[in-house]
Amino acid sequence: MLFDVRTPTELVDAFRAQGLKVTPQRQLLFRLLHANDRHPSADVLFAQASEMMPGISLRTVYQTLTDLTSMGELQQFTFDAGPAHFDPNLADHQHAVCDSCGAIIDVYVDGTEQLAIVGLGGFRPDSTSIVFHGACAACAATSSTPPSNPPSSNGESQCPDSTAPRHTKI
Amino acid sequence: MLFDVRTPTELVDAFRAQGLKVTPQRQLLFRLLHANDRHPSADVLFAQASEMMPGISLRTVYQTLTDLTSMGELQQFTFDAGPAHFDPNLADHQHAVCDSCGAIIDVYVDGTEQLAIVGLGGFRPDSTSIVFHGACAACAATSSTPPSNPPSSNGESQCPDSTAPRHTKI
DNA sequence: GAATCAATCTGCATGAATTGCGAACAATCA
DNA sequence: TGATTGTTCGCAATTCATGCAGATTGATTC
Repeated sequence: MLFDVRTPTELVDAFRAQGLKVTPQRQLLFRLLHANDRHPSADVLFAQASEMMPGISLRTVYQTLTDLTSMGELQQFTFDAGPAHFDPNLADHQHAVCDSCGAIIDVYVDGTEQLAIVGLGGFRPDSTSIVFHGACAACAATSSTPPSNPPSSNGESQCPDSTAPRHTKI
Repeated sequence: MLFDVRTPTELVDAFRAQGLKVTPQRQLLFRLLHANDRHPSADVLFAQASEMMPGISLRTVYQTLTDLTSMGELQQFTFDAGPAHFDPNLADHQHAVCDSCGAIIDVYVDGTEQLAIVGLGGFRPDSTSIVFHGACAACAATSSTPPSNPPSSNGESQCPDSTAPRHTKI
């Protein structure tokens, strides 16, 4: 299973199962998350949500993302000092970050258990997170003339082709 | 070479070589960094520096750390949403983070080139950073009764034994 | 040793990202 | 429909980090 994303309906059920209410704001965020495989940050989601529902509060976006994360329906991570990114893909996976455009893609790594680790000295690891830095396909192709959208831009990078329909549990 | 840390004298020379001035504040920070293998954050270093040199500015600590990082004499990284940590160990290495006490230890990983990666789709990785999460030796030993110092405490964790003398370029 | 110049230090303001809080509001259930 | 309880929203506060300007001080030259 390379891709394991909850549908909005599943998230509604999960919220109800916990005695939490299903508000229009939450439903909108469920849909936005399901339709977005670019690991959006809170303010990117807020911008998208604001277009669909003017007046929605950034506070509500944070609240919902925090709820989903603590329910295990979302993974949260940060790169360097930037904002938190949210990943609806619950499959065991790692990330590759493009140093040119900031694109984040999901990758699946096999063999982490076979890594030779020196210096643990009694440390008992129970999870491994790996980040590959480099150039995404689009930026690698134009590496002589890097694209104009910087990694720290407020919007989302356009490098990975995400126009394909979103599937669940491939 | 498992451990490659510049001595304060080497850092002084490096600064002079760049036409930068060697001030008492910088010399103090060089010494503190060399004596500390716990990946301190800026405010931890500021607290230590303030004891030795009351009146030193947090701004100066940030400035010096930034300078050292851009000169390549220091590595900077962040875990989750916390503050930046600074690592004087320039050897190629990775980190293990204790989820109980927040201790960060250096580990050396072999075989990352042999990892099977699915989903790169044209992404060209040029560096790999790995973080192991788990329990350090001290916390693993007392896992039934976790220690009282939380990961987010302002001071530094006391788990790894760093009372041993600091060596350079082992 | 004194003069000079430029880099540095410090304190404060600012900024980004996130969280705390309380009043108004609304989803849910009886 | 009404009551209850969780939510939303706006604003203040927090944390970590950086920008700025004036005072200071290394480093070099004389």
